[in-house]
Amino acid sequence: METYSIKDIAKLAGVSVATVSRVINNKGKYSQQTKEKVLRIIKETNYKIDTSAQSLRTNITHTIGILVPDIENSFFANLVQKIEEKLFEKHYSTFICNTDKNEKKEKAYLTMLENKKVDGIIVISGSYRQGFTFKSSLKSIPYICIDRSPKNINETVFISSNHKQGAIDATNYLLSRHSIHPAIIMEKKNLSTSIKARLEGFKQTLDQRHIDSNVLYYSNNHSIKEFIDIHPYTDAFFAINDNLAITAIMTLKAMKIRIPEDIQVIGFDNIPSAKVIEPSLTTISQNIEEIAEVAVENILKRIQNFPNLGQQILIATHLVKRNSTY
Amino acid sequence: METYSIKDIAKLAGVSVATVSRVINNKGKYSQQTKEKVLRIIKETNYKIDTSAQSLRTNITHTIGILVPDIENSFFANLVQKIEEKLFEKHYSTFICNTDKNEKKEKAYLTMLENKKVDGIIVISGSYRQGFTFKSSLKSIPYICIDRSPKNINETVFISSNHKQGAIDATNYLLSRHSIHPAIIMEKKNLSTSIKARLEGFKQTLDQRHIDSNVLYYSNNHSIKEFIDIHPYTDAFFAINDNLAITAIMTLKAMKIRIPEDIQVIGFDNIPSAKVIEPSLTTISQNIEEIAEVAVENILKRIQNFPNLGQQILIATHLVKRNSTY
DNA sequence: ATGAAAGCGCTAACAT
DNA sequence: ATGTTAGCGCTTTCAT
Repeated sequence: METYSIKDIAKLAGVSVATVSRVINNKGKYSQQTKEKVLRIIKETNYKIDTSAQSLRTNITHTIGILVPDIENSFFANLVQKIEEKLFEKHYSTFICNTDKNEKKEKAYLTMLENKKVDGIIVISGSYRQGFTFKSSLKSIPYICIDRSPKNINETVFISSNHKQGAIDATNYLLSRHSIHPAIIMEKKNLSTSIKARLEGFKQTLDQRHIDSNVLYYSNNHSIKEFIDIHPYTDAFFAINDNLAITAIMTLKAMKIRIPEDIQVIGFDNIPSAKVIEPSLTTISQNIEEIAEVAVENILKRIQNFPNLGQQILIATHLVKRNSTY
Repeated sequence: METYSIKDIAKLAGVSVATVSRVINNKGKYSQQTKEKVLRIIKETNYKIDTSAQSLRTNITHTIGILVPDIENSFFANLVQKIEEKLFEKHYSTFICNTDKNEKKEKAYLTMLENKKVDGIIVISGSYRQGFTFKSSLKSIPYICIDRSPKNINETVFISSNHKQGAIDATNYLLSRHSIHPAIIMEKKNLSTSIKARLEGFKQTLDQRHIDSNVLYYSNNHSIKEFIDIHPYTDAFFAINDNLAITAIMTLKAMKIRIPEDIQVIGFDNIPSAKVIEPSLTTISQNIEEIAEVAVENILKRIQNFPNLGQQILIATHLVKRNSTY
């Protein structure tokens, strides 16, 4: 199969390349007749525009990069997928960059994104380095942040679930289900923007009610047993995410502790396994669809220089009641 | 921040653009001294090569497309992620194209991939249309197939788990665990290459032992109850994939049927939930790492016109024993 | 409404 | 070892 250039199309259609370009891009003036002729030839030849040439000329690639710290995480995976889907509908292609929480990889991806001249970047979470300096490298490429509070909000837009309110809802729910001594389970290392907000929501809720807030720093299953030995009155766990909730449930079951009778458990994220575990996991669900929608909308606004800088957009979560709580 | 072109670098380094290009691409001859000077300027200016221009000139994009039918499926998601990771290590970027089993989307993605002049395409599964004709559109772009038997093996490479052997292993395992009347669970619609191979492995194993092979076509949970009403002697299910296995386990438990005492269940794919469900699911695990490795290796060979056409590569599976079988 | 031509940033063939 | 230059396919300004 031969490969045609705009010159070939012009010749075959008996017009100039400028006219072909006008028709393709639906820009400038051309007669209906010319349009039909050109489009016919394009179809016949199966002509495909060369986006390298187009980008070289216009400096627009119609391509977006997504930086994601951990694509194995089902929340991130779903989010990225939804964003890609919505971007494709708007005729943008997407480079998905799984940084694996690895700074070196993140840098390599950023270089790649700059070389490929992506029109914009969506930065998702990532806490591995405090205040990672996008500024130096990304000054020229517009970007927005999801779940990562930017160093300088005035050069971007910040989008996130309302993690704090979600945690408040979770904690209040436990209390309304007669928990008197709830504890939170989290990992010591992972202190992303969103995790911090969840912790804050939990603590604040208990503070207001003058209840001690105990923190179980999970390292291995034994750390759960240990915690319960020290805090035997614990009657509920708010796990900072579903993976931790599931680990907790499995450990508690192995310890012959009944859920929810002895200890209730609530998670955060609503991952697929939450429905499958027994008892099924009560959890806080993030509105992935909405986050994706808002992210796409705002990165495109940034690209078009629409004045949306400095905005912080919080998306509501909702409680999914299942059987790990009363 | 200013943006520099190769011309600027040449001027700043006091050499010609050709020399800069040589240094950048580590091609041709240049003195150590020149190299150092050029690299220093590149670093100082934070110069980034313009891949649009490079691709326009060379017709090489260092970009690969992956066509995947359903990225929500955890097997596909992991596979795609591994492939992307390995490609990035080899300095290739990846466009992940989730076709959603939608022919129109697949076509749109293919057009995009051609416009963007990807160097190669990795086609994963997809059974939605028998013998989808890549030929017309992909004659020019090298591609390889994973889990989708190509119409013409002589223009590609076919890579897949050994699904048939996996199914044989699963079936034999059930029989070795004293199952006398195993049945297979599958969906009527989904007849991808790999699903067919699994079914074949199941049937062939039972045929050889002169055992009737019953097929439960799953449509909803009631179809499971119905099947058991009609085939009350069923003592084991081989589910064509883990999702179906998990659905079956949940339904059977709701029916107060004990697993594995009354009915054993074995799945295929080893998705994350398989560990979480109770009883945990015995399943056949695919070697995703290996498939990804082989896929990357072979698409790069195709791109370099290395003679690997017509090959069929089968990757071994392995049995993961858990508690849904004896 | 259409065409001619410059030029985006790069590579590679050719010259020195 | 280094420089000069044509040209990849496209868009866009300026003519007409």
